[in-house]
Amino acid sequence: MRASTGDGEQDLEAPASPPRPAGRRGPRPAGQATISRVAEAAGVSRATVSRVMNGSPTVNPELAARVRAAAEALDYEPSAAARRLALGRTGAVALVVPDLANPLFQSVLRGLSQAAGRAGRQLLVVESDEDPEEEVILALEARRNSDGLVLASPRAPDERLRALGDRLAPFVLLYREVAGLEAPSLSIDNAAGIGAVVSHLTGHGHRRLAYLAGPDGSAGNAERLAALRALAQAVPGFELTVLACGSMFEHGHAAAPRVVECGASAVVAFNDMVASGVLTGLRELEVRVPGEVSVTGFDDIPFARYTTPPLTTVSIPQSELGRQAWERLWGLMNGEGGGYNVRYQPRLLIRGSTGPAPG
Amino acid sequence: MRASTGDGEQDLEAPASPPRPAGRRGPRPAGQATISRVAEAAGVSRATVSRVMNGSPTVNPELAARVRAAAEALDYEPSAAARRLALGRTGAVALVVPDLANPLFQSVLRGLSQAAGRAGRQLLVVESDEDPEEEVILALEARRNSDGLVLASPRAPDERLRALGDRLAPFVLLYREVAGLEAPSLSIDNAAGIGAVVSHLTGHGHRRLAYLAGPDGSAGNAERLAALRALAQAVPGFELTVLACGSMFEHGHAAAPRVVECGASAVVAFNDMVASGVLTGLRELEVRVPGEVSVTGFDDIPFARYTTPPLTTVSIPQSELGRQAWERLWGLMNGEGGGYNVRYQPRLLIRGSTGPAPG
DNA sequence: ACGAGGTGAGAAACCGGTATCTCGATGCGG
DNA sequence: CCGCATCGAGATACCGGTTTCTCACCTCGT
Repeated sequence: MRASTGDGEQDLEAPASPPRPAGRRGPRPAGQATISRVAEAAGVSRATVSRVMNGSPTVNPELAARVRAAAEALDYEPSAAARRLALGRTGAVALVVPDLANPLFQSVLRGLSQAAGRAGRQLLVVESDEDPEEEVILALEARRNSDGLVLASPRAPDERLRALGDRLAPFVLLYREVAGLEAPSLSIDNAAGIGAVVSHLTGHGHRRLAYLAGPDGSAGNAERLAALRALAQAVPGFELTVLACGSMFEHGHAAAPRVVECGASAVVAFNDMVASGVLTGLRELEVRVPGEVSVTGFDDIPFARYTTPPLTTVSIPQSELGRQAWERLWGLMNGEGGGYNVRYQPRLLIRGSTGPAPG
Repeated sequence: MRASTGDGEQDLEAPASPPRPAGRRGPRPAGQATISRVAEAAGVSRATVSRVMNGSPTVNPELAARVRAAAEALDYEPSAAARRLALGRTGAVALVVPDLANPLFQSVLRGLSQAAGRAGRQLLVVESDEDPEEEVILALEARRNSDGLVLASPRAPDERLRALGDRLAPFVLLYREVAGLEAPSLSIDNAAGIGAVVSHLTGHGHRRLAYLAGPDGSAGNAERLAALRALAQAVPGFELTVLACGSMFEHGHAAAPRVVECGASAVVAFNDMVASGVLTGLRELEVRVPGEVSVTGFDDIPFARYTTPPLTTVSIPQSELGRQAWERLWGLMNGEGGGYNVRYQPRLLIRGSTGPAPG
């Protein structure tokens, strides 16, 4: 079934076929036109075709027209692979995220995808869910297939990132900041977010808080937890219970019994999914929110507005992060400095899931 | 600041530098080792290095070891670009979706990403949100940068897809079926899903249904609507009101007043996001669900389980679709036939948002 | 021992563009 | 009217691999 090489079996008039060209493979996609064919058809050199295709101004308009016509006729598309090789760049950027299921990364993905698309760049997406160690390996590999990287790597250790920093460059780091790394980072001021949540809750008379902790090793979780602990120290009468939980709906849902058991009047959840899960769990236990227990989330995913009751949460500019990540990366790729790190200041959105402490 | 070309300014012993090599550019990533350098270091030919790197068995083990050592020492990584060109394949597959914000596509993305990752393939993600016309253009472009395509293109006209079918191949079509296209498709039996919903509702005594329609031109919406209309014809006493709506939370939320106004006792929403939005909207209007109005969704996104009340919805195997899409595409790329189209039969999940018709 | 058959590795021809170099044809100043 | 700078386009040397072709060297058979 395989098509034969094409030439007749015997070269009838070839001069005994001396060396004869060697390599003859490369399943080119069904006789796609190459630059040589176009050059031949237009009666010019390959160089000229290249110049025309790249809009070089030093070509005779008449010639250019002829070339374009030929290209059109053969519906020629320059081979991306060949350009990559010759130019030394891939035309793509890569996004590495730990978990595509997380709405947080989805909106970054979205913002980035659109920005990259507008700039005519491909977007490579890599999920590093498995192994914290894997994160860095995958990032390196992704980097090799792209011109730049947007890296959301919550679990890779700081030193690891510092060590590989220049092999990953240019890249921008998302949702975390690593000291001594020259790559710019875009992150969230988690402490400020937690601060706003806590003062909102204490203002309503809550004293006993439960924190539904995110995944171990998540940088974001670590910061939020640390902020909470610091506040627990600083504020007299503030009592904090930390409950291991996770980052998904189910985790929050499953944690509901432990929440009521620990007797807290307010629950600070690692993120909105957990918060939403615990909301449902509490409802099933017939605990009234916010009557008996207040609940807060983090991130303000699109869904947060539609829980029952609507979730009080910390809003962070997710798609802005995607867009900014692109801007930064683009700058870096064009040799501009990365600029300063930025920490976005989150905003507390007070909705229906929080209220005065009971009693 | 740019590093000098490297050679001493004057070639002291070069023979007056005759022609001198021409092309000298290509910002190779900071002196990355090339196959030539490795060959030189190991004292073998480039061909041999290539053979070793690709695990050809016809190499003297001792030589192979020497090559591997040299490669290790220079930490050599074969250039992806060069391989792409020589091999004629990109090593990547592309996913084209209309809307990355839709959880439906997110889980496909996820399944595909993981499958592709395991196979050592890159995944290109393209969002075609803008223009229905754009969908096809973007798909073509994505295809040029990959070896295969997974295409979720709800709005592109059938003929357009048929016309471009072979320029897109190999590809698999998602969530829709196009007659006369040789690409395999993985889709959902929308009519069956709607059938299940309707018989569930009519079984509970509902007679007046409202359909919150999805985006115009969406193939999925068209099928669901058609199924609904057919049933309205077939079942005596069945009254159907079609309300233009959309596909997002906000759309459903905004539609709530129109729902109560039209007097239906049950709402069939285009998808879970719309359903969830209308749930919230109805709550705000103090309409009890399912006491006064029943609501159903479609898709069973992760969130559906956590609405209040939990959403009765049509469950479709989203990540299975991602995985299957990969399997099919992989098969196609290896020259196997695409196999048959498959229509997944959805399952109705009865949760809390539906109940007996009032009165 | 000598020719046939095998093997392993180097040489070289690609893959399909891009960019430098070179050279013939103009344009222009002196 | 001639020489020099300019300009446009062809020739060609890459980019960094892969693979076919070729050939030297070994082994084996008789």
